[in-house]
Amino acid sequence: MNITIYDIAQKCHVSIATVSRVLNGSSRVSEKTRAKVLKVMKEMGYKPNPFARGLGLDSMKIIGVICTDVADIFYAHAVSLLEDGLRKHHFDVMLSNTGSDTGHNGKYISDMAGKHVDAIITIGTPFSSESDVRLLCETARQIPVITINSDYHQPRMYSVVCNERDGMKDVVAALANKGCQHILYIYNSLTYSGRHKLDGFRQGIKELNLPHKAELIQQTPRTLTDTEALIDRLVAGNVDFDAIVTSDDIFAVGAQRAALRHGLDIPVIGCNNSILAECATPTLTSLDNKLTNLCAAAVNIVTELTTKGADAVPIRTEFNAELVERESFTT
Amino acid sequence: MNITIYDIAQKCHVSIATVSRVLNGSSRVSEKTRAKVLKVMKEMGYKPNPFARGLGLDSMKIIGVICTDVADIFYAHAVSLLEDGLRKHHFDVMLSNTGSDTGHNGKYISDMAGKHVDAIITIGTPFSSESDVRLLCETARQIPVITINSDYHQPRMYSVVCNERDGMKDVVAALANKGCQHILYIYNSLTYSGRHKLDGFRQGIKELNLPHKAELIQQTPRTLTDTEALIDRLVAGNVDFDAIVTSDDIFAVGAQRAALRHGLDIPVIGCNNSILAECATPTLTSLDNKLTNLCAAAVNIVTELTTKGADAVPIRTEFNAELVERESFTT
DNA sequence: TTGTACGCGTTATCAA
DNA sequence: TTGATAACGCGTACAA
Repeated sequence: MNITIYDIAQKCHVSIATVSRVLNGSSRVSEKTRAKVLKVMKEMGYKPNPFARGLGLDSMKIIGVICTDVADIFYAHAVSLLEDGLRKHHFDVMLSNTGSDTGHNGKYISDMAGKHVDAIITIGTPFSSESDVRLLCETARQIPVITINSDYHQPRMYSVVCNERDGMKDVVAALANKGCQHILYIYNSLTYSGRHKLDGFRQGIKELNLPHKAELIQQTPRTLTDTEALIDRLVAGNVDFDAIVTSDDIFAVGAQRAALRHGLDIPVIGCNNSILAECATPTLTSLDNKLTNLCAAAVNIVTELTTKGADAVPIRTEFNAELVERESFTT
Repeated sequence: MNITIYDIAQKCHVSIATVSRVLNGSSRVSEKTRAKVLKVMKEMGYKPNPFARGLGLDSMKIIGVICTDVADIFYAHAVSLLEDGLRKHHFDVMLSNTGSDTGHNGKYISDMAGKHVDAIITIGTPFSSESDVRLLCETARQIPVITINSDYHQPRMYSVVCNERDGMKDVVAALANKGCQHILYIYNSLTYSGRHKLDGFRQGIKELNLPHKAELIQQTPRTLTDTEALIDRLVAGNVDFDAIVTSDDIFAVGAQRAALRHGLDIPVIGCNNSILAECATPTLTSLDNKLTNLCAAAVNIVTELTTKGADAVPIRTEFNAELVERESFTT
């Protein structure tokens, strides 16, 4: 079996309480015994048992992170940023991949809650069905829930978002400013982020009095080939467009490639400013949703909740999006 | 506070032992009391405390997964596959991002071990310094360590690898078969995988009696711009090459783009068969290292270790690589 | 400054 | 088939 504080105490001729005290640094222990205990700990290779500690404190310094798919480059980046930030504050990360928002992802929430994580951070929109959302809100009553790019307006839920709606409006304005009239918008799903981007696009079109035809707003599966096929169909159907905006870089890659194949050398703008935008030829201009800021804010909330308390923490944190210009479009 | 088995026991007029028994299903309990206990559990919304359980069993069904960077598309994919597979077997995943192989990553190992994870899975080469490797091997004596694309040949360490060496030899052969003589190889670091690919490349060159010049093997930082700059320098320096092979798709993207800029329409082959290969124009042929198989095997090892026992589990599992052909090269 | 004793929620080992 | 009780390792009042 493992070394326990009892072993240390025995070897040091002190009580377990004393050992526990030097372990937690807090209470007052004579410098002499502290040194001795620390020395013996190191010698014996003592490691505190996290279960026992957790049992008393009801905390194991683990944060649950939930997203639909870490294999997706965007979520992967977010998880990476969160992990780095949390680790700096001595939190571990338990990862949960829901697969996709099936409407029956509640089990992931209760699993996490059952494991007694110290907080839950969701990225994107892993939960949208009524039952899932309800469960999430109930869970929030017991442990803090931080949502990145979602907002449920519930007690003990902390929302961190990027204002992609206004960002998208600016994109439309920038394109219009260059003379584009018929902007094609390609998206995949109506997540929180997806809805706001689409709203922003529509609003931009409206405010600038650009022609808005239904055929200029298209939905597509999340693959390159589907997106290319979509462009092929539109061209074949004589749908006119002089610019393309997409809700994710991946669609922009496919759309741009297909457009160029048809001789359409038009502005293309993606979203998320991922490595994919840099891999495309020409490189893609992309609307950056400031993931670094979002994740840093989420980490901040976690730490401040434990140090300061629930009231000292903002329930909503919002950042502006930023257009990162590359070859596919410059203002 | 939460509901405990004491509460359930009291309400059912039975002892906690009985409650514990129905909880674990194992021991014999009369159907009548079992039903009653289960009913009350549901009524009161009882959730077993994982810490207390962990304290007794010294296990919380958590697997530690360690890699250098989840933000990297390859590791992200691996983590995703592992998470999915492990969750199906009711394991949770604790993620640890070392950042890069600094030679001082031992703390991540002891952290994991200290958290009493049930096993550790490493992806790639997060540990290579002597001290880190020693620590990893020592840790393996206490908890199983499964290494994906690494091999330390130590007791209680289970290695799952892809034979990229032979895969790379085949790549060279395929290029030579098409008449390529001066193949440029671009890599980043000498991880386990990196070493084997480079070895395979060298061996392929040698066995086919192709000219091997030092300047045809180049190292580069892991960025697109650096890789493009590398090609620019080589071209400016009149280094002749008629094909490019790279240790990762990201380098292939940059190299191909730069080469095309210089009018060099030559075969380009990447590694890992990631989405990046599909985003490039032309799309990139890539050596797939069968990550899906590797991760499935790792998950298998974890589950079989607990069910069957250490001796029933293979200490080394090897898969073949596979060349996935796209526009940048076809055999 | 230090030590004693109890609680945390479960599992497991005895008896009954 | 059940029940009482001892671990499991740590934190912490309370006492000394």
